[in-house]
Amino acid sequence: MSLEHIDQATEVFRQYLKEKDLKVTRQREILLRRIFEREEHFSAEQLEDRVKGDGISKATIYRTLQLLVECGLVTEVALEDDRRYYEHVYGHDPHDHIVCLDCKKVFEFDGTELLRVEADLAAKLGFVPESHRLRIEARCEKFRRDGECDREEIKLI
Amino acid sequence: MSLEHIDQATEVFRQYLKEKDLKVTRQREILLRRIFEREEHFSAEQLEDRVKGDGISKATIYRTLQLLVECGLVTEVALEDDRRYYEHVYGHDPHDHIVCLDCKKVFEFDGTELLRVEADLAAKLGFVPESHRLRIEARCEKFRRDGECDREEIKLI
DNA sequence: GTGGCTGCAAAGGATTTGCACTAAC
DNA sequence: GTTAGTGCAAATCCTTTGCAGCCAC
Repeated sequence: MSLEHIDQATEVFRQYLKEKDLKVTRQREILLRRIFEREEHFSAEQLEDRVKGDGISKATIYRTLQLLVECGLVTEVALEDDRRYYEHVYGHDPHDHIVCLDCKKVFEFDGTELLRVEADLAAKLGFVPESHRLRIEARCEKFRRDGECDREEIKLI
Repeated sequence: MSLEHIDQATEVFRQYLKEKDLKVTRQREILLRRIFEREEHFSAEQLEDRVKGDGISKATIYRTLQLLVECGLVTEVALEDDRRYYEHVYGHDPHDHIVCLDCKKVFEFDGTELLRVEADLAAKLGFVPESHRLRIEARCEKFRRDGECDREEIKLI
C-alpha cells in the first residue's frame, strides 16, 4: 500500500475518533500504520508480531481492531474458523477469497460478479444485501498437475 | 425430515463407522436421530439440550459432531462467528444462507445459481471448487416497511 | 483536570483432551 | 477379550474485561 494511502487511512481514522470523542493515541497510530503498510491478511496474533518492540499490549490490539472494523478501514476475512483474520480495505476494490486445498494459499478475486448475483438474488427474495462473508475452498489445477504452484498468494487474480 | 430419511441417514452413518472400524454406540445413534428429526440449525450447546435426559456428555457431542461432518451427513453453517452451527444435509438440495439484520432470522435459498457462478469463476482462475462457506447479511424489505416480518425462518425461499 | 486509554492479569466461553472405566464387537 | 467410546474434569486457546495508573485533550 502506498504511503499516500496510509496517510489517507490515518486521516480517516483520526476523523472517526474525533467524531466519537475518542483519542488519537500512540498505540492506535502505530497499529494502523503497521496494518496498512503490508498487503497481508493478519490475525490479532500476527499483528502482535508486527508491533513487537513497540510496547503495545494484546488487549489494545484487540480493542483497536474493533475500532478499525467499526470505522470501515478494516474487515474480517473468513479464512479460518478458529481465529479471526482481518484485512485493510481502504482503497481496495470489492473482492472475495478462494483458498487452495492443495497449496493452502489464499487468493483474492474480483467480487463484482458475485456482488451482482447476490443483489439480484436478494432482490428476488425481498432483501437488500448489506454484506457477505465468503470463502471458497478449491483445488488448484496447476498444483494437481505439476505438484507445485507458483502463484503469488493474495494477489488479485 | 421424514422417518424414512432418518433411517437412511442412520444407515449411512453405520456404514461409515463400520468402514472405519469404529463402533455404533447408543450415544451416536441417539445424537444422529435428534439431529435429523428436526429441520433446525443447531450449535453443540443446542444439541446438548436436545439430548438432555439421554445421558450424553458434552465431550461425546463434540466428538460425534466431528464424525458426522467427516462422513458428510452434517455440515457447518456460517451463521455466527463466535460458535459453530451445524445442519444436516442428507437429502437436501444445495442452498446458502441469508440472515436478516432487521429480524435476525436465518433463511435458506436455492444455491444452484451461486454454485454455477462459483464454478465458472473458479474455472477462469484455474481452480476446481470443492466447497464454500457463505453468509449473506441483508435487510428485509417487508420488515423495514411494516416493522415486522412474517416469514418462516430457515424455510427454503 | 477530566475522560478516555493502556497494560496487566484474570476471567470467559467454546472446544479439546487425558485418563480410568465402560461397552461394542 | 480387545479395542474403541464415554464421562468427567482439567486444559487450551482466542478473546474480553476489571481495574489502577497514564496520557491525550
